[in-house]
Amino acid sequence: MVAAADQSIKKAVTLFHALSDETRLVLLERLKKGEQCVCELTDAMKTGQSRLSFHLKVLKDAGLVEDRREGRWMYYSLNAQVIEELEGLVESLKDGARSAVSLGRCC
Amino acid sequence: MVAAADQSIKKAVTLFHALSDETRLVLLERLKKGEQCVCELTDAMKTGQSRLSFHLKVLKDAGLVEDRREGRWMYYSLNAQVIEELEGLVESLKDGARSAVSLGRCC
DNA sequence: ACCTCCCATCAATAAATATTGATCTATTGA
DNA sequence: TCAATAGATCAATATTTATTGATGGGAGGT
Repeated sequence: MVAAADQSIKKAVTLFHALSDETRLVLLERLKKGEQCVCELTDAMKTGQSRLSFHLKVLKDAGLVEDRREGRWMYYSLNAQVIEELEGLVESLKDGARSAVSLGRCC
Repeated sequence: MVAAADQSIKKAVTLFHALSDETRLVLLERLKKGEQCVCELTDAMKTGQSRLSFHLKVLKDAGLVEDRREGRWMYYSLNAQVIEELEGLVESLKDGARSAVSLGRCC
């Protein structure tokens, strides 16, 4: 049995990892302008098709984007809900309710 | 000459990368309780000393934590300011001002 | 000065990720 | 059905990251 906190930390790792790459951040930046076809992205980013496909998959696996087929085209868009979750994660990094400072000797 | 946007994207990559590891997230979680000595962290996390030192360095290089020497001990603490920046970054991922949807044929 | 403790850094290795080109699948149009 | 197009996936390789154990350096204590 796996603790809930453990699950959530793994999800956080996945999300942050997806965001820790320049190509993927540029992709997200472009998707802010709205849903886009892979071919548009390929043109714009001037990079190999399989490379782009790989990075889109990383984003999709993390839940940051969603895809939709229309004829022969694939359209990708941001998943706003997951970005909300992300905000929550970052929020939780802050030193919340603050507890006792580590006074006294340690070791 | 490097564009400002380029600089900021690299900083984002560094931050997200620092966050994309379970050990490091656990460290940050512990530091939320306040400044702590490396030795306390080592005890608590039951892991090799050099491994912990490595991960603390990644966090420090990203600016997420700060260190302070006191006698033979090193104390680490969260850098709240960088966490604010991080919030800004996540915020900027959202589809903000919304612009035109990609209507029409692409390729 | 010498010893011990705390911790950073290094070097070697292991493990995980990314890139590239090739191949495979689904869809459309002829 | 056949050819063409969009894009995913695969296999091989290159590149990055992480882990481990060893070494080194600064602070105290004696």
